[in-house]
Amino acid sequence: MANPDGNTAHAAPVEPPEPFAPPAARDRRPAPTARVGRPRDQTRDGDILDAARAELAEHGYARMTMAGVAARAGAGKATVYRRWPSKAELVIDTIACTGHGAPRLDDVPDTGSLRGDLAALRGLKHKDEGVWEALAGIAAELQHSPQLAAVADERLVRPRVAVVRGLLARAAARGELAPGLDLDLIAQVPAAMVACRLVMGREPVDAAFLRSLADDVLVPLATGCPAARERPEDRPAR
Amino acid sequence: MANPDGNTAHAAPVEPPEPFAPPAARDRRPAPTARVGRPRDQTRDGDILDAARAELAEHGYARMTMAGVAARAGAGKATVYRRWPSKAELVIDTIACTGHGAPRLDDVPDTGSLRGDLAALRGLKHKDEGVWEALAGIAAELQHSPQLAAVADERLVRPRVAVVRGLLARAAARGELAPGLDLDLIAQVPAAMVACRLVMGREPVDAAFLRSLADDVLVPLATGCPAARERPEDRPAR
Amino acid sequence: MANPDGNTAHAAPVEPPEPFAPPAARDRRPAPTARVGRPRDQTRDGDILDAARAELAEHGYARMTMAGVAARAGAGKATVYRRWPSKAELVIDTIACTGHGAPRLDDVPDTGSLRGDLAALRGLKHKDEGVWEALAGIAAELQHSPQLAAVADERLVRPRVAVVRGLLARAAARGELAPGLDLDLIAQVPAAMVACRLVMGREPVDAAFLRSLADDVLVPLATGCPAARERPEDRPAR
Amino acid sequence: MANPDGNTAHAAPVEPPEPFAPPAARDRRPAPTARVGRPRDQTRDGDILDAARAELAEHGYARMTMAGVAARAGAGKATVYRRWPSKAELVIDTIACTGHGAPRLDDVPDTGSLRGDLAALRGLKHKDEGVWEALAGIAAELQHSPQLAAVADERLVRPRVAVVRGLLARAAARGELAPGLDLDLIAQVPAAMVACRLVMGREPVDAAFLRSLADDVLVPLATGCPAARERPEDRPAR
DNA sequence: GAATAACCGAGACGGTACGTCAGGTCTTGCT
DNA sequence: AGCAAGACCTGACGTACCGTCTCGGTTATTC
Repeated sequence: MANPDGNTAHAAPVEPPEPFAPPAARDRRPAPTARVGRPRDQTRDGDILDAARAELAEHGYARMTMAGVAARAGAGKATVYRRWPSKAELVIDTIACTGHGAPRLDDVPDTGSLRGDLAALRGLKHKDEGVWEALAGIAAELQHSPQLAAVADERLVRPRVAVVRGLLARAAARGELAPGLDLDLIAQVPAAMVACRLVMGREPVDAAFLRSLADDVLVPLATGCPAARERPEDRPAR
Repeated sequence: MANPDGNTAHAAPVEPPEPFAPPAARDRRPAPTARVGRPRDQTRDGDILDAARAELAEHGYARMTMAGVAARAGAGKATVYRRWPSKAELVIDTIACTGHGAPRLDDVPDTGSLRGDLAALRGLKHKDEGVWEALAGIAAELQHSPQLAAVADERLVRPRVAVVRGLLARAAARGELAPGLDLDLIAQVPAAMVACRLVMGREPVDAAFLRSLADDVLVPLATGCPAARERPEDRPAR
Repeated sequence: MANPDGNTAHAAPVEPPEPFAPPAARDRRPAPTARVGRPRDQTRDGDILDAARAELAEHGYARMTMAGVAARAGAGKATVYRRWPSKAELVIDTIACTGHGAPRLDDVPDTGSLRGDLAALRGLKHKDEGVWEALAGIAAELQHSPQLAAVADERLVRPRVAVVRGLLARAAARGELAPGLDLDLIAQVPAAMVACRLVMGREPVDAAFLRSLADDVLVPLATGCPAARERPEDRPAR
Repeated sequence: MANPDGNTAHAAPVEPPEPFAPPAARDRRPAPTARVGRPRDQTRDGDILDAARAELAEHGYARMTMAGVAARAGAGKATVYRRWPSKAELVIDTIACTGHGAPRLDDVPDTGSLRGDLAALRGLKHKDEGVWEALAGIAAELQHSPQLAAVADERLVRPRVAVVRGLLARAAARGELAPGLDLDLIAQVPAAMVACRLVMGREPVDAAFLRSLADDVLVPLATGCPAARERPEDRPAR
């Protein structure tokens, strides 16, 4: 998947040694060996990603075209393909570099409770718009390309799951959690729920849903008892 | 989205209010107007949908071709396009008519416990092959077609969620469940987890995963305590 | 090429035993055997031919469609194909039946000289418009279908050549002709010249051309000396 | 009709005033504007035209397919359509570039008599294979495309007529010809006869026919007396 | 007069070519 | 050697037409 030369944009997709590593901004190694010839114009990467983001938002994955991205970026198609080997991977990186990437565990203050931590996470306002939509766009490709699936998992899914996993680890350290839980599995639940709802597009993924996801699913699941509600009135009437 | 004439294959796809409605065989109104000329060969619809389903499962949405569907159905492309105006709409109906294999609540014996019921559900061997793969294939289109999303939700997702929801209702009647849970939300968890794992294609959706999903996620979440294990050794060592 | 039943429109393409037979109006034998069942509606033939003629004039051979002919005739495609086995053959008969067919030798008065007879022939105003254009339309098919070529030759070319051949025979009887000529070959010259000019469409086939064809080609060729000009001024200045 | 850009393949196909102009190699103007980007691969033009010529001769216009042409040329359909906007226009240029085989007047030795010159012309073995077949193939299109007709006339018909016209001029200089003949018209006779016979496909265009055309039509017509036969026995018995 | 058989208009059917368009690669001339 | 431009091949798309087949209904001949 990576370019033959090591100069690719996501040559080492992130590979966090520790599971809670930051989402790893795309590394721009200035080239392992001093290459001859004209060096790459690093500014083109950003231009292309910006163009890709715009085209993606405007047309969606299926109707976005590489020629359109290149034209909007004022680049040639070869310049795009020199950096990303396929449309799917360009989209992955486009999304991975959206906003400031997935939230980092360090950014979530320790509120003293899992429920509080999750609320703090929700407050981070990481710009996830488009992440799951893009994943939906390339979903069909994932079936047939394990490499692409690996990259998508690495850059889109894993960082977001990892944050939740980290909060669960914090809670475990606090002794909040019920014993014998499969925290790795549990940590995947919120991402899966959000992704499915976004892909189906039938119900909004709004603050109420996210809170419900935390308070009605994750906290009860992890702690073994329904989340203590500070304000009973924020419990949605059903 | 539907066929131009009112003879659409999924004339009323979205409105079954009761969640356990049958998969709704495609209604074949005997023609609203007395048509002249050679009538449509109704058997071609089924042949084409079968072919489309097979091609979809085999190649995914992007790589499935209309010519391939027509050839597999022994039909001409015109016969396909006479019924569905585009590839996306053919897939809509293909999805809409898939799901006969969705398990029905009545098929799940009441074992006396949620955990047992879930195990029984897993044993039903419902014909889910290709359902989630098909969903992945059209995921990109869901963004731009509310109709497609509605049909996919109705035919693929909702019936499967509904069965779990029914088992949760049974458990609630037994008094197994912790109070104050959002059962509608909880019931979505397994489908979301399965769908995501299938789409990513990185880890298998095997019996062990499904059991873990039931015993390590759904039962603890619903009952407030980890599932009692009959055989401790089937608890995966972690 | 003919229909299996003898009821076809051009079942016995004409087969003039004597070479100067009339162009043979399409024979409508009332059926060799007394057939049971509903007889063909003979009026449909004329309607279809009229429609075909109109469509041919309007769109040309390539863009004329059988469905369009049938629709204009108020007939079904099957009714057309029951009478003519292909588009090409329908066009052949359409042309063969245009106007009152090719001129007949009997219609050309004996003026006492070949030159005069040819002038009389030109004055007959047979409606040949479209004959050679139609032949051009099916020219490509002729390459690959000897049967079609036979029909076209029989119904379109031969009758017109035969008239000239008849006039040459008259002239021979008068003793006008030079000895030792291949009259069958010579009789083909005018048709070939007209056909080529019409097909190429670059120069008009007008009265001047036809007169020049007779006076500057056929008469000199057949009689061995340039045609005596009654009016020298009608000799085109070149 | 020409390519949208001025880089057309037959930019000036019609204007050679002198009738014996060379077949006019397709002019390749080095591009009117300094184009950026990858330049057209000029070798593809020739490959495609060769393939088109072969397909045209093999299948005729109607059965020749653009996909077949592209495949035979080892090109993509887009490459063909980038150069010619339609099948008809590709055939126009194919015809325009065919005719290298047309004999030139200079190639016909002066034998001292019209009859001898015509025999020498027949012996030239010019590469006419496919020329008249191609003309037949596109005959239907000629009706609707003056450009196509112009090109076909210019490239296929006119050069061949011109050679005969040149031989007639030689004969006139020798004093062989009867006075007052329309040589331009007479020169068209052989081409018309050959074309018609080839299109009808009913009788072969063989050496005997060509000789008969010269000796029984053209020579008597031009000289006013039947061709003197060296060997009386080669006069066909009739 | 009823049965029969072929007709009729309408249009769906399988097939095939058309002309368009996108993805991903390669080739120019320039920097 | 990178870069912008764009030509290249591949292959799917959706449309149109041909010639065949099938429907429900009609109409003359035959028993």
